Amino acid sequence: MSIALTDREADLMQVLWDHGPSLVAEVREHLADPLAYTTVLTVLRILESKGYVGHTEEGRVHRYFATVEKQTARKSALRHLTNKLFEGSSELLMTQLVSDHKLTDEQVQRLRRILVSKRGRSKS
Amino acid sequence: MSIALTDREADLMQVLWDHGPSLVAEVREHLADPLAYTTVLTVLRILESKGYVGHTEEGRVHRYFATVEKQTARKSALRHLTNKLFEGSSELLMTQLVSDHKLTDEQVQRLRRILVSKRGRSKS
DNA sequence: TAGGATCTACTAACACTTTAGTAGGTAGCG
DNA sequence: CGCTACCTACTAAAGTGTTAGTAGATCCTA
Repeated sequence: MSIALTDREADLMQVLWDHGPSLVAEVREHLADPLAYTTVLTVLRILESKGYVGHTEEGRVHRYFATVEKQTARKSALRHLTNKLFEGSSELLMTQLVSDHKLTDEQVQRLRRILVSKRGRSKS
Repeated sequence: MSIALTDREADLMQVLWDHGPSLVAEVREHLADPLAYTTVLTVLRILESKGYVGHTEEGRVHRYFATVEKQTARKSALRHLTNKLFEGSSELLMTQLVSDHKLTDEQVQRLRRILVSKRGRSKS
């Protein structure tokens, strides 16, 4: 499944992923940028119309929850970026990332461990 | 420097990066999607107004060229994605990528070699 | 030299994103 | 009971992205 989140939508999804099902006011409180209550509501409704969130009714309030997983959204975004700027090559993207970044020895070793564990599982 | 390319802008930049300074018609020919001549021109002018391309005049035609490097644009895009969906952690992004993807043994080994070469250069 | 081809400049339309206001309902408090 | 606070639904406006048409200049060719 392909998920495309705008910047602001991503902010809200992050809150739902991190804090679980939330009321509009709760989502709003956890946002870094100060947005009007109705703005948050509007974006949530857009996300719902796109099928990325749902809501349950509790009395007169709505509790919104993510219907797509963080992993899935991340994967989609990465695939999109890979196609747009990295010639569709994840390896190219990884290489760039590894080359660009100031990694601590510890981070390098963690990644190496992950890579080592991938060895021989080329088809999974 | 921060570079933000829209999807279509990225398509055009890719052509300029890959084929060097080009006329509008040339850019158009190298695009995967069939766009009207004027559409390509419009996007090039937008890119120019954003400072991502420039042009020289050759007689009555314009030859457009990228003024930002592919590397730089890639870095910017990665940083943006990292901030939006990966809690600002490149390592998290890399981990996801490595975990998600079906990598051949060869790819794994190439990445491992890059990582190995990073060892001990944690501050660069 | 007349007409088609081609080029840039300008204009425009439509969709999407982002933000927030207004209206109308409900709950609860004093 | 009446007022305030808060909630959803609807509306809207400004900005941006995407696409392309029209106008006007220029070049080439028959």
